[in-house]
Amino acid sequence: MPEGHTIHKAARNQRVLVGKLVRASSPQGRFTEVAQLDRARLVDIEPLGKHLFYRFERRGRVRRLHVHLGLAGRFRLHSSPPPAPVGAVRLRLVTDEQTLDLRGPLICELVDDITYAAARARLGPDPIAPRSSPARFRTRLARTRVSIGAMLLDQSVIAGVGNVYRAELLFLAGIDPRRPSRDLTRVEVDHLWQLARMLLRAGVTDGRIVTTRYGGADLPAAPKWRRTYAYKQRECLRCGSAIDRVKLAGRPCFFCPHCQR
DNA sequence: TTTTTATGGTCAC
DNA sequence: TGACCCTAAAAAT
Repeated sequence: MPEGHTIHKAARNQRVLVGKLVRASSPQGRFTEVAQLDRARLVDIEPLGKHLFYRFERRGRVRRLHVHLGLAGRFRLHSSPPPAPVGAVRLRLVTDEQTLDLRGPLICELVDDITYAAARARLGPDPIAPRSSPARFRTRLARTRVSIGAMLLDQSVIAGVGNVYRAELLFLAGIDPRRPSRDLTRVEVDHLWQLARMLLRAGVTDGRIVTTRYGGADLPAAPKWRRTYAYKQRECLRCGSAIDRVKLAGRPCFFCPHCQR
């Protein structure tokens, strides 16, 4: 399920296709430009936040594909030859060894260099990326009264955080999601960034969001079935208070009113 | 079997 | 802010 970790995991899995010539098709028919990718060579896959950018080359020309899974989008990797497409497969890339299916994406489109650069420029630093820096994250938070809960869902502030990680980051940092961003201390902001790095990278490895394995010594051990501290929970694992929820940036943010200040 | 819900985002008002 | 889009899985019937 797609927050940033899903996208980076997908990019890793799909690396087996890099360097290969692909047969491209859109069994569903909705990706009308797909012919431009047919018999092209996939040369690179770049994940950034919740977005994926693919670079292809065909007859010496670069083609760029932009994919965003949205809420419902999924990838599936088959071994070739692939089974007949089931359901709404927007894009199918077939190589000799592997076949990649994409269904239900929010975005699946070819982009020119300008559009590509603009899409990237709209995104904030991605804590999963090896060389990302929290500098822009800090400056965006420093001068706004918008709540930290709302800012964490803004992809131009920090790329890749979604509603689950938002709740978990704020719980582990002990920060009330309603606080104005500019009131956070430098230590709190840096703590949020470090937690984002750690938790989202763990999500790439684990292939899902499990934050209760990464809580630290001050928290009681979580039962094995419990994957989150705050998101969609009823009771706080630390103090037993009822988990509360507040709508921020249009979506429910779960938090402990006692532990998060 | 049908309905609801979701970890996302855009657009019109 | 709410309506809407997309799809699949979970929940309700």
